[in-house]
Amino acid sequence: MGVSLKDIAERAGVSLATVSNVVNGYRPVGEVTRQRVQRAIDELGYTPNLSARHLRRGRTGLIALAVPELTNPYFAELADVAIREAAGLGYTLLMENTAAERGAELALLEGAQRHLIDGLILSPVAIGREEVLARRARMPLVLIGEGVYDVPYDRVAIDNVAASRTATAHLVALGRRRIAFVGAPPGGDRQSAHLRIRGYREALDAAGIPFDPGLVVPTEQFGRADGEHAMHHLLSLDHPPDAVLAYNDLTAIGALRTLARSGAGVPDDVAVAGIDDIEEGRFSNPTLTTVAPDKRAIGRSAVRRLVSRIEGEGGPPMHVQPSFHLIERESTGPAR
Amino acid sequence: MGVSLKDIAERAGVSLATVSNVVNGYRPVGEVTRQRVQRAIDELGYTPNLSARHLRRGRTGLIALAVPELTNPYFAELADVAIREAAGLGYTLLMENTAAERGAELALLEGAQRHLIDGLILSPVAIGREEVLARRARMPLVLIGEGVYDVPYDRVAIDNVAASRTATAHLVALGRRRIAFVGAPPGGDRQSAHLRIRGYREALDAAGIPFDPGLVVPTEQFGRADGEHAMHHLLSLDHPPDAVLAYNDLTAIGALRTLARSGAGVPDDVAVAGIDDIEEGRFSNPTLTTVAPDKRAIGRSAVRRLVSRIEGEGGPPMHVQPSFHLIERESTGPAR
DNA sequence: GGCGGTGTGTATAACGTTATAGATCCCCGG
DNA sequence: CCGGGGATCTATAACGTTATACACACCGCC
Repeated sequence: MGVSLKDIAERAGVSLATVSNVVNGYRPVGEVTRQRVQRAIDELGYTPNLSARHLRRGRTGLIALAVPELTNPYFAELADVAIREAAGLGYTLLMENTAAERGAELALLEGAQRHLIDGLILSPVAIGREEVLARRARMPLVLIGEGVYDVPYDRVAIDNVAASRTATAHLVALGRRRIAFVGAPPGGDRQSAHLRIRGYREALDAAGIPFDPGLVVPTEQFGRADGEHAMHHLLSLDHPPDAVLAYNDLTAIGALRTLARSGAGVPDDVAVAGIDDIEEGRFSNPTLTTVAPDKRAIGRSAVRRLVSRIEGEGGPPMHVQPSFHLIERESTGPAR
Repeated sequence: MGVSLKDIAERAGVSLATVSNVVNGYRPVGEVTRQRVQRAIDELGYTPNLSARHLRRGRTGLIALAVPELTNPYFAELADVAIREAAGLGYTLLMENTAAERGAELALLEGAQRHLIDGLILSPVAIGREEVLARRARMPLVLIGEGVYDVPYDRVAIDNVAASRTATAHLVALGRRRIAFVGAPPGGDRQSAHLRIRGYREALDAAGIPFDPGLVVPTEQFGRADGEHAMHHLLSLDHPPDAVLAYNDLTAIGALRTLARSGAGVPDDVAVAGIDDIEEGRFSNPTLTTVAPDKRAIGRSAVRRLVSRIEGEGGPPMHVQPSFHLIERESTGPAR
């Protein structure tokens, strides 16, 4: 098989322990031996066997990032950041797909991969506060997003209420009065959807616009097709909206699609805004106004918090709240 | 730490070896002992330590899928399929980002992760046939896409020439005569771009349309922004094209963006087609005509080929060629 | 009654690494 | 000249698993 420590030790004429010390500097090694060992390593092309190292150390060097959908560009972009950050800290990041299923989220929470990973970053959407509080596994856990709040774990999430309020206020400032919200959860889960609806209502209240429950459209999921169907429904109303805030960019893009097909003008007839700032929205027709969370900060903070905990950091749970900012594009832009 | 085989053995009053045999059925175990052991396992909640197992077996149960961009929806969709397939076969799939960099591709090829993974699925774009032929690592390797051909490794790829020919022929059938190709490689690498250009030329030849090199636009990368810029260039020509075939859906979507901003009608003034069938193209405005490779087949075959090789399958390298089909949408649809 | 076979269980040596507890040498102060 | 340290280096016991070799019983069969 591969080259092992023993081969290096024999070649360099030193003990196993010395080679190990050269490799990971646990204890100092004399300059001459260090060089001899290093040369042997280079010549034989040695790389440590990770399974053995992990068995011995009790750690694997792997962390997982579990998201509800791999094909959602938001998570793909987040994963991209997280993978790089993890690599920089000497860890390898594993993508895990929960498919927004309760069972999958619970299983991960309780250590389904316990012997494979040292820690878990989870974006919970199907489980709630109680399930997380009832967790028995001890593996470090970092939560991202506002799916679950007020639990004793590190958490990284933007202020969804504020983000949504900002987007809604922008629509209000454009003079819109019948503002719909697309992407309410059907059952009652998806905490983040509730928060975004709250921000939406706060902005309406602040502007003195009465809340119309008929303008809040539940969706099964939060993809493009869901936005498409929801928009269809809104256009069929007696008094269709003059603006739409979508749960995320994907549903917003679905809504844009329906509007285009129906011949409605965007933003003239209906203004549309999303949340997430996925690249797709910079190239859609029309381009999509959105609230951009600081994805770099989210991905990096989540990985850093997790690695800190894995490496023994104690202390109370921390809540990191990255910033966000509104990006105005054509979908709410001045009428052309 | 966790519960180990030894704990189970003590609890059930049997030897280590017997517990191991119950767990992974290497040798038969009597019915009564089996049940006693099983009960101990359930009660203590034992799960095998993977590091130890892998150290002993010489395998990790991990495979990697290395792609040039994680945020390209085509690869995200492919990864989604591959992860599921791998899980079904008892493997865990690790995503690796080469960023289309030669160094990263070479490093993986030569076993950068050799102790972490049992095999590699690589989508090569920056390296060529020579580099792959010169490979010295022995870890099983499966190539996807037509970046590299005629090498002694299993390969899974659609027929890019035929796919491109089909798309071009469709544009020809619509009566278009000045058909541009967006997304030629600048330097000369990206073998698959060359193949797609070849298919494009074949279709032109078959229709008796002279090839105009001025209509083939090189791009730095193959993202939305590249398509956007290339289209900008094409519109500035004295005789702009009446149709565009893009290297992939992303560049096509970038082209659509420029066309929309410039006020050109799609498909009336310019018809647009891509290759990949990413979901985004089903919701763009207008929706995007594309060639859809059988992504399920690609992802599944690649994982299966790799796992077969890991598990000792011999024999000559195989070339799997999944099917594709044209999907006509608005971007080439009949004039409205 | 001895012999091979089969069905079950056990003991134990690896796999490659790291951390602990020595071992060895040399230098220095008393 | 001896005791005491650094400074290096070594020997070795784990980590938890699996595969090999072995032990033992029991069976049927010439």
